[in-house]
Amino acid sequence: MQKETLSKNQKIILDYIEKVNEPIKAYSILHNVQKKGIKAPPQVYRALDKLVEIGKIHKIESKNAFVACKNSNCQISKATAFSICESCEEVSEISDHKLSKYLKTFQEKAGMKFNKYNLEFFGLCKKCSIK
Amino acid sequence: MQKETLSKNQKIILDYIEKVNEPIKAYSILHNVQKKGIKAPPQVYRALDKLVEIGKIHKIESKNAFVACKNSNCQISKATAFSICESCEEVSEISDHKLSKYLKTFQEKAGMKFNKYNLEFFGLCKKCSIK
DNA sequence: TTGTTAATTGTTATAATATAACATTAAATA
DNA sequence: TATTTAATGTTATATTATAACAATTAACAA
Repeated sequence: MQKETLSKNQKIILDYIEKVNEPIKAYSILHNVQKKGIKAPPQVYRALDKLVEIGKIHKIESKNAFVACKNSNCQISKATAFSICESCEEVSEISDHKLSKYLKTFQEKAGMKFNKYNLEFFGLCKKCSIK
Repeated sequence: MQKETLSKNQKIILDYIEKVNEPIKAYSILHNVQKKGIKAPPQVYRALDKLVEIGKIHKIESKNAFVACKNSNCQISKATAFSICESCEEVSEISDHKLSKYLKTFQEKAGMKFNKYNLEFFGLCKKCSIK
């Protein structure tokens, strides 16, 4: 799904998330797109749901925040991994090929039919480690 | 930390979570322990925070639910992995040694000092696959 | 082009999840 | 036993998310 096929509100919200370039919360998004005519939470959550569904953004579950996908720009994201600094709150998307390959293998061994996973690492980023 | 060293409310809430044996939400816990004298959300959330901290329970982030730890009974849990059935909502804790070893190695390679991770797989469990 | 269906939007209200703040009590320990 | 740390009780409120329904727009088959 290309950006051009997104609806008006979806585009407004994706543009904003891409612009801020860090995880952002739904009500913060709402606050920041009100000048564009988006007035109520359901308008934001609907767009977020859709954008997550098509892989344009991810939800950082441990933070109830949303961030633009950095990996591929037009592919449903079934495999997400993030590192989260517990000090400065910085979040980066991890796209380690070996990791996703390993997790895929793991899925195949298990008794379940998996179709998605999310991995969140917590710790101290480089900058905060040396403080 | 042993169960005996838990406070009154912590014990009540851990007992309840262990009894139900599936992920349960904070307000559902509250509802079910009111007969034991726990009356308000902060009492529940405080106990939950502590129990998570000492590894007696885990939070399933994608569901805002809490579940008793199945792995070791008295150890801080820094490495959690769950499989979640998208149909029947069943959640199981995964304790695959190779997986945790792999993720540990992965941590060491990365630029961050990790101290915790949480992995959530989504899919269909055996029962729901054959329906 | 029109009629029909599906998707999206706008809107109000409210549900569900979680914490702030502060007074009180109990437990641990110097 | 004095002190301080942890836990509790309580009220209020903040934060996150969805229900419900009417109105509008887009997609597309007849």
